[in-house]
Amino acid sequence: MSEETPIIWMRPEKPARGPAPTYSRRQIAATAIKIADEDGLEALSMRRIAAELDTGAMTLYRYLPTKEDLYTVMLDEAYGEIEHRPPTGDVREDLRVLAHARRALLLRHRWLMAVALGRQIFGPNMARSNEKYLALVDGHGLGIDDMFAVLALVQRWVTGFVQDEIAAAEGARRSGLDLEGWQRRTAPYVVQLLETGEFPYLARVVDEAEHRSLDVQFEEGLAMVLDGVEARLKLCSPKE
Amino acid sequence: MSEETPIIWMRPEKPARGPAPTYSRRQIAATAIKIADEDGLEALSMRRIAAELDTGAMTLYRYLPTKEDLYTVMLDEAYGEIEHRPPTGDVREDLRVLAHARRALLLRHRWLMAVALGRQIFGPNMARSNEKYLALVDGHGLGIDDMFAVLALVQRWVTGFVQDEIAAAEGARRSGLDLEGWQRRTAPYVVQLLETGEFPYLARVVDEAEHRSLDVQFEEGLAMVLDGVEARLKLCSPKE
DNA sequence: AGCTAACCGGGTACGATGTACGCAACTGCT
DNA sequence: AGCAGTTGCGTACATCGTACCCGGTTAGCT
Repeated sequence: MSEETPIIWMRPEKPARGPAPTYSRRQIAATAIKIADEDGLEALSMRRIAAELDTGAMTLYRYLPTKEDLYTVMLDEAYGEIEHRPPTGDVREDLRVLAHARRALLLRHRWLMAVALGRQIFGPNMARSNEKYLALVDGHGLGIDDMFAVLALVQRWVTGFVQDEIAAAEGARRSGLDLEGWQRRTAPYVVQLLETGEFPYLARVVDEAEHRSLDVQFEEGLAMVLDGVEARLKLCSPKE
Repeated sequence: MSEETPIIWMRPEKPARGPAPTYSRRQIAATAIKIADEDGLEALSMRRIAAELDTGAMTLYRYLPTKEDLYTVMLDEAYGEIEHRPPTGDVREDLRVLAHARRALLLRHRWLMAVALGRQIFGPNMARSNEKYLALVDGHGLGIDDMFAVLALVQRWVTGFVQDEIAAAEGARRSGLDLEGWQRRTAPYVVQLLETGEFPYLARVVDEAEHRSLDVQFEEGLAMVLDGVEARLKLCSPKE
């Protein structure tokens, strides 16, 4: 009943009484991020972090009561890396830059989307980012709800794009294969599908696809998204 | 070297020689889906599935060599639930219906997005779905790459929307709290943020937000997405 | 008909994980 | 000076995926 632990961000970093802490939440988060970046999310264990910091696993629990809290601080720490530019007045261009920054972040920390999923992130860094994001779409006649909707549209599309972008590579990595070996494993199945003749579009993909670079695909998809955004903006400011 | 196991879909269901199998991949997948639907992804273990089927855990490995393969068949089985309508010619409406069907699927199986992330799904059901999806956007002058881009735009946005839609509820469920208890835990932190005065937009959210229903938000966001799609379609078919 | 290879169900066991609990050492407050 | 609150951290436990093994079943070959 009375045992409800407060959210991680409300726990004081410095103790009132005892010896000074040797580590810090941010330091632990940074170590965890390094491990996840280098060896993948499945390599991230409390013991591994502790080993990296040359201490015992249970030490970490003085800073983060559960692994769930570790994820929380990792997320916020990573989101803190996004650099923000002040709004230029050109919403379309500002959102385009934001989209590219987000894609770079998600590619730099490939574990990020998996950890972010199903969690709502509202640490200090994320809260600060939110302010900067909203500033980009403010002043164009949109209410706060629509401002959110517009930003969410862009962010969600970027997230989805990067998910697809890294899905194959991640599948290969998880199974311990290189990309070539992984494709060698899946190719026969695709052939088998094609031979049934029931997948005409799949066949078209195989021999019509232009294999545009991911950068090009990103830019083109983003253009579509921003067209949707601009359509919405024009609805709210018919002037000029 | 020679030990590369083929992809799960290429393994024959019926054995050539031995006794007839008691279970089947689809049956195991269905059981797993039931568990994940009811008790969440973290309750899904091989032992739990086996118990549900009244057998030993190791029996499952005759059907699915790893848990990774379990995820694969679960995904495909779930995607098989999507019902498809033939294209009506009204792309916008067809995509709207598709978006609603996808949202319903993701809400019915809240584990689906977590499992789908970082895996590319190409089981038989998904391959069939793909054909139906592509048919919806075919015949409007788009090349196969652009057809994919348009579909991906819609699907990604829906996925992102539902992720946000269930994030709070999932956070509460994982921590074993009800939604009210969970909000009681987070509220003080939001208050603390507001008191710093550094989050003017957050303040606006708190006292200006209209609290539109999720259904309304979905429809409005989707409208924006489809505006982007229509802009692209018009580029390719200037006639009519 | 009998043999054998291939396959089944499933028990035991192992290494890894998150973390509850406890204990000695240290430090600020009274 | 002494106590209360804190630190780092070792031990221990339940749970997980799954490697390995075994005895029974069956299809095809001789």
